[in-house]
Amino acid sequence: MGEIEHGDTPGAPGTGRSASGRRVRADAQRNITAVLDAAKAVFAVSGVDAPVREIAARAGVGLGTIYRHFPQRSDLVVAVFQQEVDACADAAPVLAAEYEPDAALARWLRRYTGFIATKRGLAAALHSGDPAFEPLPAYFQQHLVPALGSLLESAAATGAIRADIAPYELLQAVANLCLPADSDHAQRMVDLLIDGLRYGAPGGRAT
Amino acid sequence: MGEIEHGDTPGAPGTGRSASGRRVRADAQRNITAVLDAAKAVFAVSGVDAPVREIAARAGVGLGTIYRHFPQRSDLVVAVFQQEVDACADAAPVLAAEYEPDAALARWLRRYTGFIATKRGLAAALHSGDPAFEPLPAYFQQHLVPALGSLLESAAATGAIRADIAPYELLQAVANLCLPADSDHAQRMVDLLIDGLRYGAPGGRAT
Amino acid sequence: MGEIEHGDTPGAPGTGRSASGRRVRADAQRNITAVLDAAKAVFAVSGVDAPVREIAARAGVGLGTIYRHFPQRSDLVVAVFQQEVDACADAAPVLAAEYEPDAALARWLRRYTGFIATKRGLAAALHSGDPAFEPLPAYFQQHLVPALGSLLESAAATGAIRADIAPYELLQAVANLCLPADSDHAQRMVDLLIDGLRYGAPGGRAT
Amino acid sequence: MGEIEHGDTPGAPGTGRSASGRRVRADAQRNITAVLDAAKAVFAVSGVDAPVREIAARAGVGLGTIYRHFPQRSDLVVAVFQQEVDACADAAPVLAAEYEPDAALARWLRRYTGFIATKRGLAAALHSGDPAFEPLPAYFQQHLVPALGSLLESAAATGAIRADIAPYELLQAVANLCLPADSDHAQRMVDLLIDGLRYGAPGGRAT
DNA sequence: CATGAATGAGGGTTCATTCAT
DNA sequence: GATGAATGAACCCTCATTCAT
Repeated sequence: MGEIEHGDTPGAPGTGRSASGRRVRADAQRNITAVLDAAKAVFAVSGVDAPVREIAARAGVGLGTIYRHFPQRSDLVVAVFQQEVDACADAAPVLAAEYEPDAALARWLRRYTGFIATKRGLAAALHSGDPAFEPLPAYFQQHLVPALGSLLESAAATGAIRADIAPYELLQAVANLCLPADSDHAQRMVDLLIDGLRYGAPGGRAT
Repeated sequence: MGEIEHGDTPGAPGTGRSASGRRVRADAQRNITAVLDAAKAVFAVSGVDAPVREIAARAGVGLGTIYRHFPQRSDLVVAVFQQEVDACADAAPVLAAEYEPDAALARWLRRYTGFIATKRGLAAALHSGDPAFEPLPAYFQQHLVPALGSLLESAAATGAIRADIAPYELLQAVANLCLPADSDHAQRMVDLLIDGLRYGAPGGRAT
Repeated sequence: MGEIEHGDTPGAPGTGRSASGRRVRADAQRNITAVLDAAKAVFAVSGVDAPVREIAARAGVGLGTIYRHFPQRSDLVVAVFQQEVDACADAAPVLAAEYEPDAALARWLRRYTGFIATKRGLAAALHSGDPAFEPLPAYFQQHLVPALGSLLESAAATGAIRADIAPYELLQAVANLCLPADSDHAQRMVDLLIDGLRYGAPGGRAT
Repeated sequence: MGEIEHGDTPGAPGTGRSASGRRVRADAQRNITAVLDAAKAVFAVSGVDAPVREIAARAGVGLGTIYRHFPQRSDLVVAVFQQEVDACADAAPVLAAEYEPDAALARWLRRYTGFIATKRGLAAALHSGDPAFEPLPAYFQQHLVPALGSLLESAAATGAIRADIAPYELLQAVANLCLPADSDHAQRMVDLLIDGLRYGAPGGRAT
C-alpha cells in the first residue's frame, strides 16, 4: 500500500501488471491512469451516468482504449470506486502515525468525506440492480472498516470519544452524506445528529 | 399553504387555475393530479431519470397529456419536488399544534426524512447544469427553512436543544442522509456527527 | 389466408390490429407495411445483417418507427420471414385450383424458389444461437409442409411422381438448393430434382 | 497441385516464397500455416464473420502477424477458401485411381460435401459486393470444374450416369444443397440428385 | 518481425420531444 | 383536449485496421 494506484484484485487495471503477470506496457499503463483520472473527474462533475465518450475525450484517448481496459461501462465505475477506496484506506495508517488519536480520526473522516463527495449518482447505480455493482459494498466494507476501526479504537482508548459506535455504522453515516440509505439506518443517523444537537444544550446532560 | 396542491408560481400546473385565470377543466385537473402522483411514485422507485413513458403508463394517460401540462421533462421533476416540499412544510404547524416542541421537532425531522428518501437521482439532476433545476434549492429553502425554523425556535426556547444550529444547515444535513452535498457543508455536518459521538463519552463535557 | 399481409400470431405487426384488439392507426399500418417492404428488399440485397438504419432510410421512416413496431432487430427478420412464408403457403391452394396436379406442384416449387432466393444470410442467422430465431423453422414447417404436402399427394395420386418423398425433406432440399445461386441456375437444379422425383414413379419413363 | 499449400497467385501467403522470390523465413511460414489452420477452424465454427481477434487467439499469434500476411480480413477468407478448394481438387485424381468411375464420383461428391459444410456465411460474403471476393467463384470454377469434369466424363463413358450435366452446375447444386442443413439430410438430397442424374442414363433403369 | 494497444467508424437501441390523428 | 406514432440525437459497445513498442 501507499502508492496512489493499486488494487486488491491481482491484474485489475491500474496495478501495472496484467492478469497473466506479464508487464503492462508503459504507454498502456499511462492510458489506464489517464482514463481512471478522467473518469474520476467526470464522475465527480457529471455523475456516474456520464457518457463514456466524455471520459475518453477528457482522458485524451479513443473510445476503444477505454473498452479495452474496462470492457463494460460499469467496470470503469467499479475501478474508480475501488481505487478511491484504496487510497482512502491507505491514508489511515499514515494519519495515525502523524497525529494524536482523535486528531487522526477527525482528519481521516475529512479525508473520507472528500472521497465520498465525488460519488454523485453512485447510489442510484448501486441500487440499479446491475450485478456488476454488487461487490462494491463488500469492497467498501472490507477496506474501510479496518481502517476506521483502528482509528476509533485508538481514540476510544484515550477516552477522547465514546466507545459504542461501530466503524461500519460511522462509515455509513458519513457515506450517507452522499449515498441514500435504507430508512431504518437513516433514522438512526438522524437520532445521532439529534444527539449532536442536544450536546451542549442548556438542558442537556453529559456522560 | 394547506391545500394538497399549490405552487409558488401563479399558473403552474396543480393550481387549479390557468395562467389566464380561466378555470382549468375538471378532467384536465384530474389528469394533472394523476400525472404528479404517478411521477412521484415512479421517481421514488426508479429515480428521477425514469422514462416519461413509464410515468404516462402509470398515470393512465397519453404522453401528449404529460407534455401539455409539463412541456419539459424537467418541469415534471420540478413540480413533483415542489409539491412534496409544500406537503412537508405544511406538516410543521400541524405537528407543532399537536406535540411538545422537541417531540414536534423530532417528528417533523422524520417526516422530512421520508420526503428526502424518495429523491434518488435528484441530486445528480440538481448538479446537471440544467437551468430548469436552478430555482429548486431556493424553493426548498424558502419553504422549509421557516417551517423548521419555528420548530427549532420553540424547542430551543424550552431549553431542550442547543440554539446555535441554523435551520438551513440542519435541513441540508438530514437531506444529505440521502443526497450528495457540497464539501464544505458535508464537513460541518461531519463535525456535528463527531459532536454526537463525543456526547456521552467518558471525557466529554456537558453544557 | 389470402391477403398479402397476415400473421399467425394475433397482434403481430402487419395484421392491422394491435394485441389489444384496438384498431391500428392507418398511418401506423402504412409505416409497418413500408418497413416490412423495405426490410424485405434490403434483406434480399444486403442480407439479413443489413443495418437497421438502411432499412429505415429505404422505408422513409425514422429509426424509432422501426423499433416501435419491431423492438428487436430480430423481430423484423422474423416478421419478414413469416410474411413471406404466409404468402408462399397461400399460393398452394390457388395453384392447385388452376392447374393439373403435377403442373401445380412444379409451379409452386418455382414460387417457393422465388421466396427462398431472397434469404441471403438467413441460414447463418438461424444458426447464430439467437433465441429469437428458434421458432422460425417450426413456423416454416407448420405452414409450408401442409401446403406442399397436399400438392405432393395430389400429384402422387395421379402417378405423376413417386410417393416416397416427405414434403419437409423436399422443402429443405429446394431451400438449400436456391439460397446462394442466381435464379436461372437454381431453376435448372430444381428441374433436376424434379427429374429425380419422377424417376421411379409408376407413370415415369426410363431412358 | 499436390502440395498442401499452394495458391494461384505467385507470392500469395502459403506459397513458401515471397513476391520478391526470396525464401520466406521458416518461422513466418509456420505462422502463416497456423493462421490458416486457425481461420479454417474458426470459420467452420463461427462463420466467416468471426472476429479476426478470435483467429489470432486460436493461432497463438498476435493480430499484427495476421495483418502482415493478410492485409485485409477478406484476404484471409480468400486464402482459406482457396486452400480448401485446392485440397478438394487434389482428391479427385486420387479417388479416380482407387475406385471405379461412378464410385469415385460418388466419393468425391461426398468429399466435396464435407468441404462445403464448413462454409457458413461465405455465400453472404460472396454477395456482399466486396471486390476482394470477386475472384473466388472463378477460382472455385477453375479448380473444381476440371476435377469433377474428369470424374463425370469417366462415369458417363461407362454409361453409369447421364452425360448431359455440366460439372459447374452440379458443383453449384451440391454446394447449395449442403450449406445450411445437417449432414444426414444433405446426404439424402445428394442421393436424390444422383438419382436425378441416373435417370435417363443409357445404363439406368426405370420404375 | 511480432505483439497487442489504440483508434474510431458504425451498429443496435433508448427515450425526450413533436405533431398528425 | 387527449392520444400515441414518429423522429432522431445520443448512448453503449464491437471490431477492422493501424502503428508504437
